[in-house]
Amino acid sequence: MPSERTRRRIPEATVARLPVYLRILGELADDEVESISSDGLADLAGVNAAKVRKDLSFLGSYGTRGVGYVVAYLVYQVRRELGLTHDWPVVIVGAGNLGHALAGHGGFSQRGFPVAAVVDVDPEKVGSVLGGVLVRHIDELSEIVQSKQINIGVVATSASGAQDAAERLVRAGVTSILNFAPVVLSVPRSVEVRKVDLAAELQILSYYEHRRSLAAHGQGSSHSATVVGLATDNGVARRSANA
Amino acid sequence: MPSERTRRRIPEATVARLPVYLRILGELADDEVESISSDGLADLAGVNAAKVRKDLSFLGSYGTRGVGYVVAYLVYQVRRELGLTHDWPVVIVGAGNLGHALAGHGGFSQRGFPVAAVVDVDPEKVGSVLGGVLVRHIDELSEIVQSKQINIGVVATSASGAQDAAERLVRAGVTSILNFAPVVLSVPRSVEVRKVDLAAELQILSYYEHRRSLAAHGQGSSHSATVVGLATDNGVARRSANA
DNA sequence: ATGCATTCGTGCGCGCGTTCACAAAGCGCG
DNA sequence: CGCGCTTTGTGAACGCGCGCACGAATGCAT
Repeated sequence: MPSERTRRRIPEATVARLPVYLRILGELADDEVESISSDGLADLAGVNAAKVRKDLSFLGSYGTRGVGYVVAYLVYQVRRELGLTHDWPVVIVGAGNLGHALAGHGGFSQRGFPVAAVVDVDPEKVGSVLGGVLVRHIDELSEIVQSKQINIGVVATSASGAQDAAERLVRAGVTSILNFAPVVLSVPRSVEVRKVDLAAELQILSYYEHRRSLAAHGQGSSHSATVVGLATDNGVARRSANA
Repeated sequence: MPSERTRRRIPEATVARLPVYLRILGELADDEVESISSDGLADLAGVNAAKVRKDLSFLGSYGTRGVGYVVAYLVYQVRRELGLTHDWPVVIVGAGNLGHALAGHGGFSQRGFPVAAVVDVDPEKVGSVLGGVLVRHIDELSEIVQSKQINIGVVATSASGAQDAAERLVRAGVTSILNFAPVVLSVPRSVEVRKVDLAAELQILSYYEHRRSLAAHGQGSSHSATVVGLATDNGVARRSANA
């Protein structure tokens, strides 16, 4: 009966890894693997074994020494901690290219985030159907959010429409936003925002590519001093993935 | 002529913020703003002013005390550091929902990452046109990568196809991968991988929503001890965005 | 020319997250 | 029933990044 107590705060870094563990545990369960060691899980997740143990220890002591973790039980605990014991319907703002793909992407509803609605400012787009959901006008947002008890909104508009979309979402009562537009949203502190910036990701890759090319055909010549240590392995070593 | 030296290593956290600064600086330039202080830039980027100064100091001393930073010059320096002085053509693997959206998304080529090619395993999809690019068969990957000098690959396949896609990309000579599939890719250490996991992002939001709801209608009753500190403002405070 | 206001660049302390290393705990076998 | 093997859970050391606070530099007004 250790279900409702143990409410310690979980570090953000750990929270960010829990979904990864959860996905892997789900796959293991599908393969009828019954238990897994922190070592095995670490391998599959591409992280350090000690980190896995410490992360999981924030949920409680659900492992068995000498054995490992019971997959099914751990799945349940992680899901509970992440609040995945029930579905979280989401509303997508923006029926453009990206909104289209997101609505059609099966992975969402499959993982507990059914697309309850798609809205757009453009009356032209209203009425079409995306991924089985009818596109409605953004003015109906409040009504939709409240009638369907939606807490999470997805901003899939252009950069110029994003701030307005965010404000409408907040006014409608949404308290968490996933933002795909390349802008910094201004929202009340009480609203949680996570950002996915595709161009930024590519630019970060560009940085490392650029650096690599500098190292490769040695920018000047002369000293071989700079050559060592430029192998650009910034941490993350991944072993081949078999348990 | 301080162009080719000054090759100090830049912290990963800073590299991740440079694209944000760059985008904002671009907007300022469009608005014909000539210079900006670290304070103003910090406001627009939603970060601390000291952090902005420290980040920019890794590029060199390009500010003027008492004045700020000259926008145009700073744009140039950030772009140079990120390796954005030339375009980086990318190849997208997977012509499904997501690949479709990415290819059609103008933001990529606009920011220096033109979609040079889209490939897919499914012969059915080969021949169609996505975002002005012809979809070709994945067997032609090596030839495409080499003839078009591509360094960056985007994995937009299903989870089950991702590892194979990554291996083909690596074999073809790609050294950086942006992965949208929810799997941990096994690649040589020398290949840089960045991951974008949409479901994981939603699950992280779910965690905070869940916590909030626990705090809201107090999960058990009894002690009010756990109530304090659950305001869930994990850092990032955003001021309203005017310089 | 001198003083004042502004803003950069950075040394320093602090807190968080990662990793090591080890004791405690459970399992199975003889 | 005890011994040895495995694996967890965690205390402690380390390192990185964040933010404060201040000296240094620059522009402007008088």
